[in-house]
Amino acid sequence: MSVGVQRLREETERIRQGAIDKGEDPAVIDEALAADLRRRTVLGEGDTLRAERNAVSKQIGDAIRGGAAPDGVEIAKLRARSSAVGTRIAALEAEAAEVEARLDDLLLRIPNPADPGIPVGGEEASVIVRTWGEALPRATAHAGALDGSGRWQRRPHWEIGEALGMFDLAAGAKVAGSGFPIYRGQGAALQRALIDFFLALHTREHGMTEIWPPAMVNEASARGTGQIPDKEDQMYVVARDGLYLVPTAEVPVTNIHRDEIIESARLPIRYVAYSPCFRREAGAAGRETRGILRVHQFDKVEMVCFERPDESSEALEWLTARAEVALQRLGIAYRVKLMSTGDMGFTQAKKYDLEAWAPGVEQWLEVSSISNFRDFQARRMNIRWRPQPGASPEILHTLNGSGLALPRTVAALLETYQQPDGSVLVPEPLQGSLGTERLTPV
RNA sequence: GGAGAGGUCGCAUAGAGGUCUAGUGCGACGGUUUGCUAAACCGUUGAGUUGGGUAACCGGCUCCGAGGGUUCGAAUCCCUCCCUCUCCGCCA
Repeated sequence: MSVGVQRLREETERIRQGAIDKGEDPAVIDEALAADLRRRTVLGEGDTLRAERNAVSKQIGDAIRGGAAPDGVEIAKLRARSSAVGTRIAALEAEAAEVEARLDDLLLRIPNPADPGIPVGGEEASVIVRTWGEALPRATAHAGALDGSGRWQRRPHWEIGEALGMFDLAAGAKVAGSGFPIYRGQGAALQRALIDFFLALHTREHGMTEIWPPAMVNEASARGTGQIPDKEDQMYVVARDGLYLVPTAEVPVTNIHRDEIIESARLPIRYVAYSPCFRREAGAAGRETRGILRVHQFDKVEMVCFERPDESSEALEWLTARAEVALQRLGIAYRVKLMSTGDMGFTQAKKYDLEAWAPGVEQWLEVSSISNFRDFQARRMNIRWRPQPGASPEILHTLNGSGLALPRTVAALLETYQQPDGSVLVPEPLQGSLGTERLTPV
């Protein structure tokens, strides 16, 4: 992920302000500009010398073909000259490599500026742009309450899951480790039903192409989406084979088109992919990690879009609405949060979070994050499109969004649909694959 | 995992140290001819980077899977790695 060096030259002040708004140090911008200047100087000198060497080598070839003795005096003089130029070329190439590496490193540390109009500030500056559904209270009046109080207290999802025999966290810890949940019985079936529902929704109704990606990627792919070097500690590594377990389907799916030029007629390309997601979550143990809300392995259906630059803003709204449809069909109340400059992260230009209401714990749980990267990610992966047949290729825009992540959706679903008698009603879209309208304690 | 073959301009193929500024065919695009279609003929045909110019445009350099090496000069020779195909072994 990086801003382009050309854009850095042309829009220096906007990029500088963007870095400041995101709370990053703008000093790297001036360093990068200096490195770029040096780089161009060195490249220019090197090119001139290479042109000279090419000319001399050509003279040698012409002379030999013209009958000159290959080991004669004339040829020897030309060889000596070319050789001397070669030495200077080697020195310039070494410097060019050094300065380009430095420039690349600096560019990587310049954040993607947020779109105009994004609220500036930290977490507190993010704004709720809309809410859908009724955020149920934890306690409601209920004549048949089990404790005879006349009030019914909704339970947190881990209690519901335990009563229904859906999770077996202890067994998961034994088999793999803490944070690797085992889903059992109705819990396992619910996972499968949700994955199928999301995929069917996004393919059949939203026209996306389904992808079933690898669960591991090579280093180039991990670099392409910026997991390396930005989030290297977040990934599980299979060092022996040089592979990384995917932290999200975004990584394998976006890399599908790495180093490609896509004809305009093929755009937009919109994929939806299920994958397991593996995250080390180093240092996250403790707060808010109870149950299945933050785990090392979870399941997610991810949407990935490749768009024409002039259509990506609209695509972000569309993509957000597609994720919202999933929650609406499940009847889960949620709110949409527009992330502020300081809240959205290094790589995004604009980002919405979808937060589902979980009445048992009385929390809004982040179940989806939908982002427009504009050309930031695509430049790193060298994904281009051709605006007109025969025209020069340009970097396209990428977006992605969860549609949705399972664990927190399950939590919100269980807490929303729990009944005073301990059972859980099944939302209509899942009834078919679960084969029941109600989950009952086991 | 073992043995062999191979990776060249969208596709197919030539290329074996200087004549490769990578040829040819197909495709695509433009044009001529044409009642329509087809065909024929002519022409064009990649990417990156950098310099000049307001610009259309013009020039330099780099790129023949990737990275090193030999050489005045590498698609071509040498080394390492990656990928694809065939056969064998193993296996859900």
